[in-house]
Amino acid sequence: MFKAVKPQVNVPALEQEILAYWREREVFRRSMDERKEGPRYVFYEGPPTANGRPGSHHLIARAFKDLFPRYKTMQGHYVLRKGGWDTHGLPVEIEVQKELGIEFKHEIEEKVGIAAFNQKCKESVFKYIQEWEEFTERTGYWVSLEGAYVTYHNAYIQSVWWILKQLWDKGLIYQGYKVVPYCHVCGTPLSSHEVSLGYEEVDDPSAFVRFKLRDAENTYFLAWTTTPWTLPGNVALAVGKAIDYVLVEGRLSAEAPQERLCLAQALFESVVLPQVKEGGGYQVVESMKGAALVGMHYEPLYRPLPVEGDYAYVTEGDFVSTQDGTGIVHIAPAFGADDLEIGTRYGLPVLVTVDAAGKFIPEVELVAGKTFKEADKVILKDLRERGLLFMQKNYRHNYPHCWRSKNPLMYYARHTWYIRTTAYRDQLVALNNTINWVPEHTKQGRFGSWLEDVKDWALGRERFWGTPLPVWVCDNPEINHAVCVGSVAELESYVGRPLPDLELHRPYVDDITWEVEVDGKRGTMRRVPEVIDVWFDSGAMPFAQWGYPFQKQELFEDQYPADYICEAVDQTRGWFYSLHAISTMLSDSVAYKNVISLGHILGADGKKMSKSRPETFVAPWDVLNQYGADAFRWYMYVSAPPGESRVLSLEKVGDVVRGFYLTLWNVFSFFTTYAALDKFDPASAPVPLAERDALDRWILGELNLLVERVTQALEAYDVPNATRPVEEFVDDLSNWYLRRSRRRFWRSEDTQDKLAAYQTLYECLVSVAKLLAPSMPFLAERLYVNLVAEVDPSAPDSVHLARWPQADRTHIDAALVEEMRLAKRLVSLGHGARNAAKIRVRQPLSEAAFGVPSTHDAELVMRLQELIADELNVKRVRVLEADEGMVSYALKPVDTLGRDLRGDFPAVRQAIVSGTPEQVTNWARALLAGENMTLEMGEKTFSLSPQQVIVMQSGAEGYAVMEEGGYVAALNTQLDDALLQEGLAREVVRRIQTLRKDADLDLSDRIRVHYAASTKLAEAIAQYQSYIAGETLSEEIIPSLPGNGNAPETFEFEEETLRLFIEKLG
RNA sequence: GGGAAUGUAGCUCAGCUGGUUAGAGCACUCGCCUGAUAAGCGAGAGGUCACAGGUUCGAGUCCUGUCAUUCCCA
Repeated sequence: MFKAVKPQVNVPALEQEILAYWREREVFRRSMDERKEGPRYVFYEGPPTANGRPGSHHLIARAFKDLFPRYKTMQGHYVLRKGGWDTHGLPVEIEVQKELGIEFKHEIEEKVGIAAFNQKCKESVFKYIQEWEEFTERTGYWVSLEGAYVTYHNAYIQSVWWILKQLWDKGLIYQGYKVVPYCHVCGTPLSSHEVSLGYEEVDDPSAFVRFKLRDAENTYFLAWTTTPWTLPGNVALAVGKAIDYVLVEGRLSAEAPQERLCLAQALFESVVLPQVKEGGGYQVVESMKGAALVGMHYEPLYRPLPVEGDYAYVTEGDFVSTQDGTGIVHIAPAFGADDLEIGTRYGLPVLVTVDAAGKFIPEVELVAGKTFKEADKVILKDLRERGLLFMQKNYRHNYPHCWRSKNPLMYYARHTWYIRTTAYRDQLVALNNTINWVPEHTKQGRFGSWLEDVKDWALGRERFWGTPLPVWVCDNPEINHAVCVGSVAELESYVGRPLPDLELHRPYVDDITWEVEVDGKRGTMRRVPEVIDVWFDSGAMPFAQWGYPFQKQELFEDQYPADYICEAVDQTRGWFYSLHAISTMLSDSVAYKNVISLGHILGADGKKMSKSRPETFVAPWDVLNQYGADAFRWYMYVSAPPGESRVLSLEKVGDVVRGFYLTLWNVFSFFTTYAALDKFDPASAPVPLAERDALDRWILGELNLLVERVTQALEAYDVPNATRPVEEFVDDLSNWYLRRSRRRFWRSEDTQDKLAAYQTLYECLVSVAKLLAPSMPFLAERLYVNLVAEVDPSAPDSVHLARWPQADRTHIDAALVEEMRLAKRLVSLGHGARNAAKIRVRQPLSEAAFGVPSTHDAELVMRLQELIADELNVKRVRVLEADEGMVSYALKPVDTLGRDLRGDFPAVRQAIVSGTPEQVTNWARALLAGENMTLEMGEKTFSLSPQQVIVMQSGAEGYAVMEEGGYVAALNTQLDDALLQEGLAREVVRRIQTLRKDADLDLSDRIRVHYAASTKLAEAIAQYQSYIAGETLSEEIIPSLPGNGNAPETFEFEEETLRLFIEKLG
C-alpha cells in the first residue's frame, strides 16, 4: 500500500530524513559489506586538507567522485571507499606561523623549537575536521572517514620511506645543484605547483647594459635583463648562433660619446634607434651570425668574488630569442635555470652573491646586506653613473611570487635532493597512453605534453612539518657514505636498539645518529635536514594508505590500481602526476585507469569565484540549506562538460529544483496519490505490452532507451550524457505521458487500461529512481523507499543496495517513437493555429486537418487521430488532400541529392526552388501523389522521386492555419450551437473545479452544486448535466441557489453569467 | 614567449563520421490552460555559428591563418 505524497516538498528536510534513514540502517556500510564477494571497483580519494573550510569547489569534486562508486555498487561491484587527509606541508606551517606571529623561518627554530612547532601543526591540520565531517555527510558523499588514511601517521610515513628506499636502490635519488624558485622569506624552494599559484603581473626594471669588450675601445655588447640584481653574479653572455647580429657605430645624442654596440640586427631597429636623441645616430658597420661572437671576452661589470679560470666571454644558448631585449642574454648561473645549464656546459663559476635569506653577501660591497629586490635600484644607479646603462624602462610581465608570503621569488641555485624522473620518461608516456582521460584532450595535451618534457622531481624541502627525507650521511667529509632508511626496523638495526615510540617527524628522527667506520675512518651518520615535497606524500597513497608493505599486503593488491579518480584540473601536475610518477617508477603500472579532470567554479560574473568578491561568492552551506545537495550535485553534472569551468549561483541551483526536481516530484506525488486511492498493487500480473495503450508502449520504449543511454554514458565516464537525458525523459513523462494519461487514472471503474497505466507509470518511476541514485541519491532514495521498499519486503531497503536497471531492447519500438514525435509536432501546430485564431482550448472545434509531406506521415496522422483530437479538443482529425485549396507549395531538395547529382546539383536546386508557381504546384502534386517529377534542363532531363525532393505546403483557405517545415495544421473555426454549448459546459466544469480546490476538498469528495445562470448557459448546463456531474463528482446539480445565506460565487465569461455554490456531501 | 582548451540566441549549453529552413532549456513579452505541478502549453522577439581565406555540389562541422577569453607553463 503506497503512502500518498503531497505535491509540496521541503527539499532540505527531505534530505535530512534520508540521512537519518541511512544512518539508522547503516546503508553506507552495507553498500560495501553486501558486495564483498563482487568484482572490485577501486576508487582513490584525493585527500583534502582539513585546516581550511570546505567550499563549493570541494563539492563539485565530491559530486563527481561519488557518482561512479554508487553506480558500480548498484552493478554489483565492491567499492571500498577509504577516505584520507592530507596533513603535511607548507600551507599548514604558514597557518601556524601566522597564529604564532612568526614571519621568518629561522625564528621557528630560535623562538619556538621544532618539536613544539610541529606539535602545533599536527593540531592545526584537523582544525575544521568537524565541519568536514558534517559536510561530507550532508552532501551525501559516501567515503569512510573512520578508516581514513592520515599522511602524518607513522604507518603512512614508513610506507613513504619504503618507497623512497626502493627508488634509492634503483639509483634514482641524487643530490645536485639546481636552480629552484625560492622564497627568501619562507626560506625554502617551492614546487612547480606552488610556483604556479603565485604568478602576478608586476612592473620590473628592464635594463639595457653595456658590457665593454676586452680587446676593443669604446665597443660594447648590449645585453638585456629584467633582474639587475643578478648582474654582480654575471659570468658570461649568451647569443643564438643562427641569429643575425650587427655592430653599429654612432652616438645616442649630441652630448653622448661615440661608441660601438653589438646586438641582434632585428632589435637594433626596434630598440636602439627609437632611443636616439637629436644629434645622435648609429650606422651599421658590420654584420655577423651569433656563432662568430662566441668566445669573445668582455670586462665584468663587478668582481665581487675571486674567480679561478676563464670567464666573462660570449657563449651560445638555444634559448636566446629576438622577442625581447637585445638578443644578447646576461648569464648568472646562480640565478637562472638556463644560466646554470650554460654554466655547467662551459665550466663557468657559480657566483652565489645572495644568501639564503635573500640578502647580498658582504663581498658585494655596493649592495651588501640589502635584499635582492632592494639592490635593483642601487645597481642601476651605479651603472648609470659609470656610463654603462644604455637605457632603462619598466617591463610589465608575469612573475612568480610566493603564494603564501606574496614576496617575489628568486631563482636560486641550491643543493637539494632530486628524483630522476627523467629516466622514466618513456614509461610515463607509454603508461599514460593507456589511461582514459576526461576530457580526452588532457591525455595528449596538458598531461601528455608535461610528461614528454618531464623534469627531475625536486624532492627536498628545507622545512619542518613533513615526511623527513630518510637519508643519513656521514659527517666526516673524508667518508663518502650515505644510506636511505626504508623502515623503522632498518633504523633500529643501525642504531642497535629498539625505537618503539619514535615519532617519524622532526626533530625526533634528527636525533637518531650512529657511528660508522669506513676504511678505518670514523664518523657519525646524521640525517639530512630536508623533509620531502608533500606531493610525494599524496602520490604515495595507493601504497601508504595501507601501510604497505609492512601491513595489509593483500588489501593493497586488492585495491591497486584505481579504476577511477577525480580532482580539479589544477591537480594535473599535482596529484595526477605524483600518483602516476610514483606508480610508474615503483611498479611499472598506472595508478589509475580512468580520471576526470574537473574545471573550476566561476562566480556569476564569469570570473573565478573568490571570497574577495562576496556578491559572486556562493557558500556551499547556503545552497545545501536552501535547495539541498541533490540539486547542487545535479547542477554540477548538467551545467557544463566536466572539464569546463562552470558558473555557480544560488539561482541556478534553484532552477534545478524548479525545472527538474519538482517536475519529477509531482509525477511521483500524482502517482502515489491515485495509487493509494485505487489501492494499486505493483505485484499484480502485468498487462501484456501488446495490450497496453500506445502511450504506454511509447513511454516504456523511451524508458528503455534512457536506461541504455545512461548506462553507456556512465561506462564511458560521460557525466552530462548520463544525466541530461534523464531530464528530457522526466519532461516527456510529466508533460506528455502523464498529461495525456491523466483521465485513465481518474476513471472510477477498474479496467485493464487503468491497470496498464499504473503499471507503466510505476515502472518508469522506479527505473528513474534507480537511474538517479548515483546522481541524486536523496530524491532517488525517497522515491524508491516509497515505491518499492515499503511495499515489497523482499526488496532491498535502499535504492543504493538495489540493482542497476537493464535495458530491454524488445520494449523499444522505434516506429512508435517517431510516431509520437510527429504527434507532438502536429499538436503543437494545432495549438499554434488555435492561438492564431484566438480560440481557447476549452472551446471544442469540429475538425483539424493536417497537411503533411508524405503518404507515410499521412498514415501516422490517422493512426494518432484519437490522441490528437483529444489534445486539441476537436471532433475530427483528417489529412488535407493535395488539391484541397492549399495556397502554395515550395520544394526543397533532400540533403543527399547533392551527392547523387554532384556538379548538376546547383542548377537543379535552383530550378526546383525558384520554379514558377504553376510548375511548382504541378511538381508538388505529382510528388505528393507518390510520382516522380520531371525537370528538363537544356539537354539533360532529371526525374526526381518523392524521396529526393521535399514538398512544403502552407496556407489553407477558410481555416485557422499554422505551418512549419512542410507541415500544416488547419482548424475549422465554424461553430454551431452544439459546439458552443459544449464549450460553455467546459467553462462551468472549470469553475466548479476551482471552487472544489478553493474549498480544499479531497479528490474523492462528492458534492452538490447549486447554480443560477443566464439563458444560454442554463441550456448548456442542462444539456451537459451528466458530463458536468461526472467531471466534478457532483451528486446533484440544482438550478437554484440555497436560501440559507451562503454566498454563491459569481463568474462572468463569454457574455454569460454564472452564480455557483457547492457543498460537500457525506 | 610556449602549450592546452574554449568561442553557436541576453544567459547556460546540444549539434554524431560535412547534408533539409542551426536547436534545447532559462530569462523576456503577449496569449492560453490548470483538481498532479514551485508547474504546463502556444506565439513573439532574439543568430553574419568570433573573424578571414581555402577544400567541396554543399561547411557551425574539415584545413590554414587571425582575434578574444580561460587554464597550464616560462
